[in-house]
Amino acid sequence: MRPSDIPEIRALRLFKSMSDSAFEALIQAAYLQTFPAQLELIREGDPADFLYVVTEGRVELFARANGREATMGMVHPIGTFILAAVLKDAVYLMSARTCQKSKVLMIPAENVRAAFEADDAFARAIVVELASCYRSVVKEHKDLKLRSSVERLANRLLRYHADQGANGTLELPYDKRTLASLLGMTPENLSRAFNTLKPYGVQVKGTEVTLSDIDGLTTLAKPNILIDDRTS
Amino acid sequence: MRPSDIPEIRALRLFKSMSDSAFEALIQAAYLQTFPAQLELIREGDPADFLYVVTEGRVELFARANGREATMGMVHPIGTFILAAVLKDAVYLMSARTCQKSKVLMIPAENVRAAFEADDAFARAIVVELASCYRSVVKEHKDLKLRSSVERLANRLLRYHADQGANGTLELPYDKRTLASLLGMTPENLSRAFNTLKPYGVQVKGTEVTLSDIDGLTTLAKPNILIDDRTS
DNA sequence: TCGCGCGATTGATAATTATCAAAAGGGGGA
DNA sequence: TCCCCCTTTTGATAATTATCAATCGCGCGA
Repeated sequence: MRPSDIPEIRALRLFKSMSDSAFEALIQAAYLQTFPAQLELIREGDPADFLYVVTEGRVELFARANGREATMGMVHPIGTFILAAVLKDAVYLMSARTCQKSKVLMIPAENVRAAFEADDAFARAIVVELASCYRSVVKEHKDLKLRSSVERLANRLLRYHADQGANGTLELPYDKRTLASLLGMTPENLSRAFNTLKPYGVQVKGTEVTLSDIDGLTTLAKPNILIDDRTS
Repeated sequence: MRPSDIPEIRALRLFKSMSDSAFEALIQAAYLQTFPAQLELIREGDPADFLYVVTEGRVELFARANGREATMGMVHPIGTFILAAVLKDAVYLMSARTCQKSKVLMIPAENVRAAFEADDAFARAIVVELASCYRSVVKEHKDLKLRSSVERLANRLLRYHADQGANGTLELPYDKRTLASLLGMTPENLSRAFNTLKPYGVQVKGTEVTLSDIDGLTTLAKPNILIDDRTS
């Protein structure tokens, strides 16, 4: 693996506080691989063989049932996924595929569990990480259960807007089909939801969005810190 | 607190492996209280002051936004709730209220965090617990995103049926209004969903349900181990 | 530069789910 | 035992969301 990647991984909340020796052992056992776009990295139902760390590119977590498919989340560099399955030595609940060409570090699950047993600091870091993941899913669940699709979109736009500097414009981080699935709606519905938001100053051109009436949009969206805030 | 409750709490996965001294310290700091039905124990947005353990009765976790309310989960004896917020020293994401007269052990959050720092076995037990909670919410999220309301009901009935001995009958564990909210629908819709399931051998009388065509119902429900199995 | 292909949009319609109102049914207390 | 209250159910209708089909439009490659 490229040595320059290591410090960034080491700096992750998950690995920051663990001992050098334990971290070394993890990295030594790991594989760094580059995958093309649209490659299925893991499939739900398979045993959790690896913990994944995305170092470049983008990975989509999704799930299938009946004939339907739903995007469950997106993983950006530098981020990990599928930690809970690895720790429980269980099967994956979600599938994952690359959205674009991506570089991924794969740490064998048994090494992760060994480090978890051996290194107390790592075990504690995992707790913090898992607690965060848990709260994120709870927020997504509330989003889905308590809001209409237009409200979900409005709040998502406000979130991206804030993330990107709150200067009145934002760029959609994913294509619209993926965004739709992430928001729990069809692409057609997303398109219509954008139209619904036009009177609230939302202009879309490709992946560029301009917000000319933040107050109006906010009134409609009624953002809620207990759903939309990603930091707590 | 009643001494006879202690062994059961001690036997919880969360507390089983921790040291006697750390467990003692937790219990000593804790309050055991009995609450009447329909009492709001915690409110989302409030700082997490206590970890809760339900020892008798039943507690509903729910969330509010806009004017809507959704049941997020039910906690039965002996079960804990709101662990992630306590560990992160964050605000609660969910509210909780008693469904019936309930006995609840309240462990001050700072004691939990102290035990987490001091006791490695406890820290590891927390990891397992959190990983399980996380996977449960992911499953609920998949349930909501990938299934229609009738499918959700059908699968829920099959689950209760299996839990209760799979003898062709089951008892709904909650009133229908609560069940509806748990399944992400209105009470009216739940009533109609039961009617939709009549041709599949589902007979409802109050909280008693008989299933006379398990195969047919299963064909409709298409249960999925990655959504419906509570043990993995 | 010119199509070609694919994602996105629009239109028409259907299915699902929610809302509002009213009636029915059942259990507990007087 | 009867009545009242509250949950549930039913009915009518509206809103939301999905589906299917067709068109649009933009970027890429020949």
